[in-house]
Amino acid sequence: MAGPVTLSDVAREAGVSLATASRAINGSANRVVRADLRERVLAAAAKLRYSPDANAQAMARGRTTSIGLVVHDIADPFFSSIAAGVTRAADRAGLQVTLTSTQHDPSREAGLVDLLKRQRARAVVIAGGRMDDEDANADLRTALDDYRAGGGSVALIGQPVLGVDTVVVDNARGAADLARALHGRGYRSFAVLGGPEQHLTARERREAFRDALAELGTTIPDAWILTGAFTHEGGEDAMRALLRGDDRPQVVFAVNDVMALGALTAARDVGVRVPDDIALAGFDDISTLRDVVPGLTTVRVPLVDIGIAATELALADPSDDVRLTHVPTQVVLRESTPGI
Amino acid sequence: MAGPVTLSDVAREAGVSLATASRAINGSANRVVRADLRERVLAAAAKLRYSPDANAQAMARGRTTSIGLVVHDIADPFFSSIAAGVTRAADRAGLQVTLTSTQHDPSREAGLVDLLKRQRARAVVIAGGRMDDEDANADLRTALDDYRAGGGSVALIGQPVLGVDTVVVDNARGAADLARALHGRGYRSFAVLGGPEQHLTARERREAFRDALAELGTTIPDAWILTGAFTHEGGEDAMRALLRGDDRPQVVFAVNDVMALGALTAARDVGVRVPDDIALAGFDDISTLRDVVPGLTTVRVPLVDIGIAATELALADPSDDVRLTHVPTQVVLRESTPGI
DNA sequence: CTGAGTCAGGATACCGCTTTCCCGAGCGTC
DNA sequence: GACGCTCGGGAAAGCGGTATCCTGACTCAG
Repeated sequence: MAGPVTLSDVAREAGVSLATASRAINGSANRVVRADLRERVLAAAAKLRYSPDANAQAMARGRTTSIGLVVHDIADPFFSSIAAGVTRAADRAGLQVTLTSTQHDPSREAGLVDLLKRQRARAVVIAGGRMDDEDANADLRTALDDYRAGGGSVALIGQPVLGVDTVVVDNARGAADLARALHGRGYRSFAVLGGPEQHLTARERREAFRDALAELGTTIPDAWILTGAFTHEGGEDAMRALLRGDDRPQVVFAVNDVMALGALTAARDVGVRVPDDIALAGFDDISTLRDVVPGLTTVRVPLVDIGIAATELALADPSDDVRLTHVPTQVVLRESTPGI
Repeated sequence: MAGPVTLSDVAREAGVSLATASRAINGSANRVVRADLRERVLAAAAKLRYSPDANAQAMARGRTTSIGLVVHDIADPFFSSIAAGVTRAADRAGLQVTLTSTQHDPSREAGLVDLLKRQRARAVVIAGGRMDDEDANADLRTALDDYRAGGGSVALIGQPVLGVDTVVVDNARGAADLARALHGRGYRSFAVLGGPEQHLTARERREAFRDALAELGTTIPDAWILTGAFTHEGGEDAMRALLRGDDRPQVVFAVNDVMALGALTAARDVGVRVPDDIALAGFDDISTLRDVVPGLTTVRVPLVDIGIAATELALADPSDDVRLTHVPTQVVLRESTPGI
């Protein structure tokens, strides 16, 4: 694999010892190499097109330059935006990011963390909300403990349920704000496409939305709080089910944008127009969707910044207590909820 | 970084030699470990929660288990879809993917390849079309030659201009098909938001579209072939410029979906409705956009499959001649071009 | 009963680098 | 002018594994 040119080759070419070559190229701490020797070494390295073996360096130094990222699906704009933040922050810190994906299976997270532990990744960032599934969480927790015992550090994006540093999205606040904003636009009957029962992010959004409305005196009937997958298809199915009913709410709140999009498809399929026949809101403010027509009312979550924040958290000096970075959300009203 | 538990610890715990422990855990080739010993070793490993150091293994074995991916922007759905394909294929092959991003600066590609070379990545996949920029291409070419001299293999996604295995998207065919389809729907005056002058993918789409129309007897005036960035903003700016003119085409073809979206924004800003006032088509069929309203006419490019194909190409046995994998594209007509 | 083969463990030589540790050389000092 | 320093180069010891080589125990055949 190595273009057989090693540091020894460079040293020989330059007529110096291996140690000197290493010091010249790396600029070792508290050790100076005479200028002419350094020149010779650098010249030799350039001539031979030497490139240090990062694995060997990692091994010798006892630490790598890579950070791991765990997502559920990199093609999902939610995760890819976070990934953009992570790569940017890693880049700034001179690190590489190893991308791993569960392919939508949360139970694989623990295995991926183990994998990243083998790589001795310096830090790992786990994106995507937690589930209320003690088994899976327990697995992940041991994997993480294990990883941290080995000197790695971790940052989570989602709910602070694993005892590690976490970037917490203020889902409840966002959902409540959205509820109030919609109420303010005159809507009085609501349905929620609520995602998976156990999905904590979905749950937070769902419940905060309902509670905020309740405070305003508007109750969402249980039948209009639907569960389903956190995906496009999940939104589509739930919307279809909803529209099969005799009655119909004025607004549908899908707990994420991708689901909202699925809902849009379902509505269109059965000839229900958005927003004329029914209004629709999502959550996340996926940037690719910002300019679609009708503009989707949603709650902005600064995903790229979250990726950056998580990376910085993971890279920060280890601390004894669990650190939480809260990120605010912001309601964005668009044409999909024009009001009554 | 290492949870100090090493293979030696396991060997000691199990009361066997380092070599035996290694063989028991790895199942070395043409070498058998007696069953009871292997059990002992495995038990010791489990007890100590041993996890092999991938770096050390890579070093000893002389090859890593990582493959590199170079994208321009992972948040762009074009690249994230490809990345999904790459991770999937890598996963199947038991490899990890190291994600690197140029952050939109093509001249950084060469540097990223160098970086991946240091990591001794087994293969690298470079996503995103080439530019007609001999300097940048030359840099990249030397970086790649260098990398391959070191035993790595490479696959490119885009134009086969670098003398390496390439997954070639049939842009010209797709654009021509689109042109014919639109002509078939009765449109006779066209404008093209053509992306960067030197961007080969943009150029292929632009020129094939124009040429196909020419064959049908419809000429696009030069003033209506606009250049600009390959981004949302690029599409927006170009569309704005276009709409400032006195005259207006019946259809606007943006050479990718993200630009088309930008164009949509621009149109909406100045009060021009799509498709009532002007029709719009894109290219790529970004999956997140499949259900937006109005549905965007576009050309489907199987991005995930392309990522898979590129990975497989990069991982295939090295061959002397340059291999090209052609992937077809398919026109998808939607409401944004209802026809005249 | 002996010599030629297996067979499977253990010792050990790397892999490519970083980082002690050791040392000789040049220097300032009283 | 001998002594204690600092300075910088080189030898060598790892880092955590893998793979080669060696060796003793057994098997099997003549």
